Amino acid sequence: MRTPTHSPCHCCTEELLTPVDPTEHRVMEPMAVSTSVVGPDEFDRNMPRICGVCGDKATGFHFNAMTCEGCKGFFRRSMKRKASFTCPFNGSCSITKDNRRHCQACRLKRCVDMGMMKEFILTDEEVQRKKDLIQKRKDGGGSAGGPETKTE
Amino acid sequence: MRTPTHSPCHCCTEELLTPVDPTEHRVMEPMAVSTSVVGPDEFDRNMPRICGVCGDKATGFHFNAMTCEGCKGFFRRSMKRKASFTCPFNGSCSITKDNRRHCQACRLKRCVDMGMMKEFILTDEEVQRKKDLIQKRKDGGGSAGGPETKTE
DNA sequence: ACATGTTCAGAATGTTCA
DNA sequence: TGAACATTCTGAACATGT
Ligand SMILES: [Zn+2]
Ligand SMILES: [Zn+2]
Ligand SMILES: [Zn+2]
Ligand SMILES: [Zn+2]
Repeated sequence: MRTPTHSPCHCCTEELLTPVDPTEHRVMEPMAVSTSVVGPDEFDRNMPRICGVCGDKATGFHFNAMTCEGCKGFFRRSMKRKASFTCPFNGSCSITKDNRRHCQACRLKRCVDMGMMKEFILTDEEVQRKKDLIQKRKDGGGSAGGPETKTE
Repeated sequence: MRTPTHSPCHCCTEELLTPVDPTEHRVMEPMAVSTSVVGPDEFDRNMPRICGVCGDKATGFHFNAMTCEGCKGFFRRSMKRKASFTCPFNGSCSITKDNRRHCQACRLKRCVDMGMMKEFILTDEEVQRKKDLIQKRKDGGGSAGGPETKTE
């Protein structure tokens, strides 16, 4: 067992990804599935479609964690504007589908703890560049010829 | 520019590569697979079917390196559109089957380091020429007079 | 059998708007 | 805020010539 000294990527975490805070986050236990040794791959495959942050129904991996659409959007918005929240309570709110909107501070912390990484959010530059490419492709999109994706 | 620092996810830790010259890409020793009858010829057959880029199951040599289908496609697509990626971390992500989609920059770098060569990718012209040949072979195969029907 | 290319459903970004 | 949507990227499966 390793000591999670950092936010674990779902990919790097072998057996972990169990919530960093084993307190009472009954989230996604590796499910001690069977007696057979379950490799990291098996783990992914068996990843329950449950948001690791709030417990809502997850729609897939978002920024490296299995989350719902709500937490996905919340994480992107918060990180992009470098939001800094303060917990109105004692900083240890347990996040659920119903109360997730009540404490942004703990929700965001939970996002990070579950392994969501802000580095996977496209920067404004990257987004802009993509839009430019789309535009260029639509304008000069003369089909065959020179599919030059040159953006230099 | 992004912030150079990042959450120390171990995906991003430095890792020594195993540079491979295009001429001697078969250096990956299968480590004396078994003590049984393993002749020098058996070497090829027992070539570890492991992607040199991400460690996934390899399907053979692709553009000069033993890789998986994923890295094969990734390399072709990236090179064909002359993609230019930027690592959101420090540029030394270690690529694995599970995290390979997370950093295109380091994945592509690794492809090149492992010896994949863009020169082996057929150009659009070459591909077109091949298709033409196939067509011609189909059309002119039997009796002439067949209309240029583009069946696909 | 091997290594090219092609296909296309699904994954994972961002965006919209009630 | 988040469900629905638009777009690109990914890779397993497949087709083809050598
Ligand atoms: Zn959630
Ligand atoms: Zn709180
Ligand atoms: Zn690979
Ligand atoms: Zn990287």
